[in-house]
Amino acid sequence: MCGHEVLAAVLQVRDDRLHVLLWRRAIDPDAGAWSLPGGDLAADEHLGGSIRRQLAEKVDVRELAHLEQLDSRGRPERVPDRRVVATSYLGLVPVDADPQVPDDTAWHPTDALPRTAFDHGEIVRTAVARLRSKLSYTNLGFALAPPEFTMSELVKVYRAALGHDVDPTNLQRILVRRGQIEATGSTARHGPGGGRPAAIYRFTARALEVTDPFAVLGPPRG
Amino acid sequence: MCGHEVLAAVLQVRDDRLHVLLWRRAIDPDAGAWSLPGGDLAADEHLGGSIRRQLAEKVDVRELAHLEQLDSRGRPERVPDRRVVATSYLGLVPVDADPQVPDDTAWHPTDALPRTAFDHGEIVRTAVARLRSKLSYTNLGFALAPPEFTMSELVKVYRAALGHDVDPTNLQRILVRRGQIEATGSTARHGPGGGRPAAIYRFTARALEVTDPFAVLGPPRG
DNA sequence: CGAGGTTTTCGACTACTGGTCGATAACCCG
DNA sequence: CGGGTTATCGACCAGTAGTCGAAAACCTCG
Repeated sequence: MCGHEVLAAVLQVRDDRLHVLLWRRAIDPDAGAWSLPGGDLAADEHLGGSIRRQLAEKVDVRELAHLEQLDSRGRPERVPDRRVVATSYLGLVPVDADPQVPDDTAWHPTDALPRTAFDHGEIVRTAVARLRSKLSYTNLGFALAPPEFTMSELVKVYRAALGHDVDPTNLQRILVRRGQIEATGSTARHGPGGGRPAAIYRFTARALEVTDPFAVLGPPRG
Repeated sequence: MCGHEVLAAVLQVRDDRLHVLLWRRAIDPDAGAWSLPGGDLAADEHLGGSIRRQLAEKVDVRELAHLEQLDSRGRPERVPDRRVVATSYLGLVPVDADPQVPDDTAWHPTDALPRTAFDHGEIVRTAVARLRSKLSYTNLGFALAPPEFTMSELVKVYRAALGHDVDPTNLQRILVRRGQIEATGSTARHGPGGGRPAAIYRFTARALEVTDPFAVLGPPRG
């Protein structure tokens, strides 16, 4: 009667919009609906290892810049005809990667999801909310941005991920002050028409770092 | 081969220190070690319902002011002789409650845990970290404080929960400005020795509210 | 009843961070 | 070299938090 599955919402900015990787179910229940990649936990696996294994069938795992656990859902009726608890993950792929994906999978804009199987749509919304909040107080942008970028490129990534306008001046100042990004020293060339060449930046770290876990109600600094 | 259990780290400020409710294991494996209350998920339960049912055997659930999911752990070797995935919860009990607990359970200071069973110590540390960070950007204090309180009483609760000094002036200003607490209008009387009577406050809400999910990188306010 | 002690509360000051916007820099092309 | 374009910088403002001393409101004792 008991079962455990792992699912991942893998997000990537494509064409200036935030997308999620979905997989078209071929069999019932809910055949034809789009669902998250994942599957049953094997006997000797831990949760993180399992989701990596299952994702490897859909995406080159080396493209995954970040992976973290979201939550677990266990409503008995969340999947018909079967009792299964699901632990969901958030995965992030940088904007410059273009992973090979199987024929039955496709990227869908997160703001216009198709009909999804079971509670998978809810999981995608949870993933997007987690990403948006963490972009504000961590360096998680490294997992969406290419290795090197100009500020206007980065702004486009943040705009797509956050779903609202972002001011380049502000973004640059905030990320530099926090030490999240640094200038490489080189500049980018332009297409025809010109304009001042943009400075090229990179993220200083490629693993999650939290920005001073809330100065609010902080301990005395002295 | 598969199993699923739910566990809860129930926290309360007692005697100006943050405590967790632990239960002494009578049987192997790990007999004699202290472990978190919880147990196996039943066939027709969802996760939140299950942890409430299991907690009801240890604490009056009406004393629980807050309950939220922490994370899930599935390392195959986390419990010997048995493959079981655990979903952990954070529970909070207000400082003024004094729940009846069974003989085999006791409150332990979180900064001096006894030998704990399996990975339960790790779960407690995760719970404390979650509480501390949420105290800064949510109104979660409502779940630790009594229904009505003076600022000095509230400061003692925050000090114990956060593990560092808290300035009363600052705390009052921040919580009032955020609309988390309000003055009731009455004042508290003192013991011998006098002093100005303290204003009595209450929390304005008794459910979790997030303080403006990060103005940082926020959308244009105009 | 007033002086001194105690606790709480208020106000002023500072520092830092983020949002906004105009000015300037650096490039292209004709 | 002048005009168009894009990027960057600097200045200004607002909101929030940390700190600290002064004032308020009470008690008790002489």
